[in-house]
Amino acid sequence: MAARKQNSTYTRNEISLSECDLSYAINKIGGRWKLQILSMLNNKKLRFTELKKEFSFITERMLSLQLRALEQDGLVKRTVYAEIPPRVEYELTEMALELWPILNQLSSWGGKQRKRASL
Amino acid sequence: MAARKQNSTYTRNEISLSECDLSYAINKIGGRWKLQILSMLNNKKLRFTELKKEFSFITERMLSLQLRALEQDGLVKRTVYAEIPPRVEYELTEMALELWPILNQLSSWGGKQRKRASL
DNA sequence: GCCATTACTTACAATTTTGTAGGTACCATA
DNA sequence: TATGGTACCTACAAAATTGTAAGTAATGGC
Repeated sequence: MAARKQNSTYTRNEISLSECDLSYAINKIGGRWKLQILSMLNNKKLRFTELKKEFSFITERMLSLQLRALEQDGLVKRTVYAEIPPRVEYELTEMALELWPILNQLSSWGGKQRKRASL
Repeated sequence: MAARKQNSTYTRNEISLSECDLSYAINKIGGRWKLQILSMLNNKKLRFTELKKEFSFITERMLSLQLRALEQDGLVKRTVYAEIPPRVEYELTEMALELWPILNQLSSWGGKQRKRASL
């Protein structure tokens, strides 16, 4: 999130994120791996290393960045246990749980279209 | 969509798009300006220039690219009239119309979270 | 012939996103 | 003293996305 040229369309896009509830929502879940991470955390807490194992194809850096973004967006809760070696657990928030019924609908829409497309 | 290194995580991401209905759906609507364009086309046909006027902040190039993507994804129908100067009209497809109820829910989820966030 | 209009496309440059490789801190155990 | 485990972070590089400016084709009107 570095400084950015004023009035670039990147900035304009951010403005629309702050003005449009829909863009705002899509932005929260539209990241590269966010949905997969959210899916993985559905129903269970997981530690960083456990997530890393599940997503062997995501780099640590990206996993970390995406988790941080999800945390900032209030979709994931991060709990740090003051132990050595460290232990950190990730779990979904209320907000993320409320999202699931909608995502399920979106998913079945996607499935329907996917079938159509493959004909 | 140029050639790409095999087995990069970009490729992996594309694989997940082809395997997960939800990612597939989000991918179709998650582009930079796609939702705004879809919103604008809700209830009416519009010509390229009309869209351009509405989105004075999107460059012609991006508008063109996004429309093309939406067309390929089957969300927008493009009709060309063989006239001079040319006339091209864009409108939503059935598939896009089916999406609206879901997007409305997502939108109100977004609105709710946005309020929470601003407290 | 020259200009205007429409709906684009193209080459090139800037910006953002993602990947790679290495490093950090802490303490327990060998 | 050296090694291992956890949960990261950092600098630098590659790749993808977006922006900028200019150009194209066809034809009607001046």
